[in-house]
Amino acid sequence: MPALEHRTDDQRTKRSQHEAAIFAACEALLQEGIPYSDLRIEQIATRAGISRTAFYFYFRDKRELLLRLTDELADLLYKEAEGWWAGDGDSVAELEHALRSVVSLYADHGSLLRAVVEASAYDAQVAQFWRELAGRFAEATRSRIEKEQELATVAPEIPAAETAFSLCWMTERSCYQHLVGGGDPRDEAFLAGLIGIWRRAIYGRVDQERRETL
Amino acid sequence: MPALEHRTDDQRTKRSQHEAAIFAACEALLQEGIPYSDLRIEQIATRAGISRTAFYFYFRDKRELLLRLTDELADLLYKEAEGWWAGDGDSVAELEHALRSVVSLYADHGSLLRAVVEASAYDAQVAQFWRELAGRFAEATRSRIEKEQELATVAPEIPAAETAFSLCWMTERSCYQHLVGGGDPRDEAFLAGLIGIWRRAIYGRVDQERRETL
DNA sequence: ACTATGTTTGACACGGTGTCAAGTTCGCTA
DNA sequence: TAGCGAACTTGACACCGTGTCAAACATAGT
Repeated sequence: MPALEHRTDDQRTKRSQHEAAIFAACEALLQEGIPYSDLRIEQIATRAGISRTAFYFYFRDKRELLLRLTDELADLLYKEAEGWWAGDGDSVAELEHALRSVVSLYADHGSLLRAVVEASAYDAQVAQFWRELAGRFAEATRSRIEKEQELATVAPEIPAAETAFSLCWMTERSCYQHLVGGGDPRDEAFLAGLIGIWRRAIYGRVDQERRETL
Repeated sequence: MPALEHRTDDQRTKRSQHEAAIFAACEALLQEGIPYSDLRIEQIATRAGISRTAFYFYFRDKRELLLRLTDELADLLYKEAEGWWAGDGDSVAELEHALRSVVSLYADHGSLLRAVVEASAYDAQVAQFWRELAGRFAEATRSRIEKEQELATVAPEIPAAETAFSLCWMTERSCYQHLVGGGDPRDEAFLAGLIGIWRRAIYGRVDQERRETL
């Protein structure tokens, strides 16, 4: 009697092998510098060794491919940064380490992240996905700031949520622009700039205080 | 004898009137929340009261329309910010004023700037235009920082170019994200966050110095 | 041998773009 | 006032990429 599930293990692995081939093809094409928006389904399929029509057996469309390609990476990104947020040792050293991890991951997966950032500009679903990811970073940053404000290692007048928001988007955007501008994101000067801003924005004080509103 | 220039003043103004109508139509549609990438030439033309074909008499394509629509605004943006860079009075107050101007302009022309930012993600020409504009801001910021480092009002170990780069992109990205996230860019809390980061990043010092590399 | 599944090929409709030719309107000028 | 010429319209076209479909084929499992 034919069951609902006729697939053998072999077929299952074949399916995931093909998916993997599509993933690889897409990443390879992106790494070759082809902008995501210029990528044609046909190109991806051909590179993966299947027909264009077959592509649609595995993915609804280009967006789904990108999203699935990215969300493993998203976990990675997020986990890498937990050191600082969760830590309770030397704040500045932890912050620096967390930023290095994030930027390093950005460097390793630059072409993929570039694709997401670009797609998020005109695809509402990708935008939401990306904003949620950034939001998790901002939220974690906010709570870390607030925690340290209670410990009085961070000045109480700093608006935690807004500061976290802007710092996170700064990091995203700076990495992206530095990358597309041809720079290596592991560039120490670039990193030093970023780290310095985070450090002073959170732990810094301005000597000549002029306005209490800030 | 027919000269090369047969156009009367009337025709000239008619032409620019039509161009203006196209400009207005495009802005109106963007303001209604239609993403730039979803805008169809037909929509713009219809709204401007001309046929789709006629659109091409005035603009090569959508990109040219966007670019011309933006570069008046670009001048405005840039001029607004000169206060801080050129000034030599109270640095912090000038900085705050400059940021307020820029953010205010962003608020006034949010839908247009949103379109540029979005288009710059998948259109190389728009991207270049936008990066150049941001580059001018970063460059001006860098030279201001260096000037103040000579005057010893800014710490010498701060990397001027890199810091300026990240701060400028932070401002761009934060305004954009705050805007599309539904926030009013004139929101004081948001502004305070931004201004605070700039202020501490440039004029701030961290009490507990740990590493000279930063 | 038979069957279900995965895959290919080739075709199709759709939607938006940019271009073109032919025709219309209207103001200027001779 | 006849007619020229520019601006503009209508309608058609080729092009390209997308997503879907039907029919044929391959192949492994039973």
